[in-house]
Amino acid sequence: MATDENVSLWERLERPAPTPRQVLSPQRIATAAVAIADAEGLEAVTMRRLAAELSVAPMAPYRHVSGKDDLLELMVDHVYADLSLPDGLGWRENLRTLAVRTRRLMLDHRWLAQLPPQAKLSLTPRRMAVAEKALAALDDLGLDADAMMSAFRTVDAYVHGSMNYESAVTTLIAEQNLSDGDELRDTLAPLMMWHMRTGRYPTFQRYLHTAARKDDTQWQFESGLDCVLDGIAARLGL
Amino acid sequence: MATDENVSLWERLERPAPTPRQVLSPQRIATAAVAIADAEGLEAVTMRRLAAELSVAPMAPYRHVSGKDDLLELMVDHVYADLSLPDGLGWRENLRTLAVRTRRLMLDHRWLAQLPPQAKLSLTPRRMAVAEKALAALDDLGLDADAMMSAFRTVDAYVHGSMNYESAVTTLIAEQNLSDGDELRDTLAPLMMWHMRTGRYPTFQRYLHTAARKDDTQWQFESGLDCVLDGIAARLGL
DNA sequence: TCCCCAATGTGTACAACGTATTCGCGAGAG
DNA sequence: CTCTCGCGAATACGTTGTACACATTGGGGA
Repeated sequence: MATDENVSLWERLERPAPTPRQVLSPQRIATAAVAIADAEGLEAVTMRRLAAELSVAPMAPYRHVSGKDDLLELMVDHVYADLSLPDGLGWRENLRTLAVRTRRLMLDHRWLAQLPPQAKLSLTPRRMAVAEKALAALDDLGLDADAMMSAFRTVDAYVHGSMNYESAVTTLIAEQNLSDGDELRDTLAPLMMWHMRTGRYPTFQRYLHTAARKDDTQWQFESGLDCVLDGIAARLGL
Repeated sequence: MATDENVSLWERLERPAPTPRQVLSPQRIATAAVAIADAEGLEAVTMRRLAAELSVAPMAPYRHVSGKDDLLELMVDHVYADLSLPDGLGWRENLRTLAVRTRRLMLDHRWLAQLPPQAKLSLTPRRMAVAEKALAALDDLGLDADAMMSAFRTVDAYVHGSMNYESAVTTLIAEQNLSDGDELRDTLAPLMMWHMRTGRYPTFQRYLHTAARKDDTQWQFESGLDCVLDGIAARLGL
């Protein structure tokens, strides 16, 4: 047993450290792991690689983290420190800045979109804090609990779905050292051209030829986001 | 070189098979892989396990699929055969049934939400066909190409973001042999209780105590979806 | 002051994974 | 009949997560 079983990661971390002389700490581990993931992608985050980066034996981190799942949760919580929401905004501005800043966070850390599902469900303290703050902004509007959560979750679902796609594209561009969307399309061209030559996708093809904002990812994100917010306002009578 | 390099998977598949006597085929491979993933989750889909299921040597599938990435794309295309859209619907009903049927598909195959990012970007024929059909329903409404794609992508992002979460929860419930959401909450209770006992999340806590539709996942999905559709209608003047 | 024990990092090891490579068979074309 | 080439078999290698036993070290009770 590497660590105390039956006790959550977060519970353990908030207990006082028994001995203050450790070279390794959850903080240092998280920082190093995030640095690797930011620089080389999530697949480069290996227990061995992490240990090497910390100048420590491969199994050393296991004293502070019960396994790779724990490590991923630690990384998530670590980067969510950068996501803060200002006070005093109306519900709409609040949800909107939540969305925009979450996008920023996921572009700064593209591996967030690639996490295995249990890490996405993880209830880390800082994620809880963000959710709490966003929910609080929906309080006092006369909505019942279900409607409040529905509004929050709808925005959240849109943001994550959107960023799943956008950060995958961005990652692909970065991996192949391409400079922009045009070069990406050139790389994917053989496959895409083959699809188009079948003549089965005329509408799609017309989009490819006539669209003007194919690469304006921020416009795409925000225009969809405003749709979602409009819909929430209309349906909840806000 | 397992297969012809520089030629896309789909291009290869639509060329006539050189010899019709093969015991292995992309069809059989896809069916077997999907069966494993449906029954035991994506992590059970191993090249060795797949080969065993087909009573074949571990390396045999590589003759038809250039690697695991190809296999995953094949699996995606295979299940998308079940997603059809009726003709003659208005734009809104069309996007709505697209969303609802995609949800159905992702609940029937929960591993769809866990695919690595490059498999999510994959342009498989059947996925292309679905997108084409959905886009076609937005044609002839006087929208420019960017607006059409924006509407489609907004719904798509919401659906995927929503299902990412829902299918992760469903998977968690299934993995632990729980019967419903209440039992799930009991399992997560120690962690959740600890978070709540900190008193840092009062709004969240009130939601947990007063919400009535916490487990009505279909209502949650569809109420958010209707928000999104309302928003699209309003913003695009439809 | 000394000693001992719990906490922490080290070293070795194993099973499982994806896949490169090399072989041998067996059927269709000439 | 033979040649050849498509397809599956066999073997093997490097990398991964992590179990387990050991060494070390520093602070509190004697």
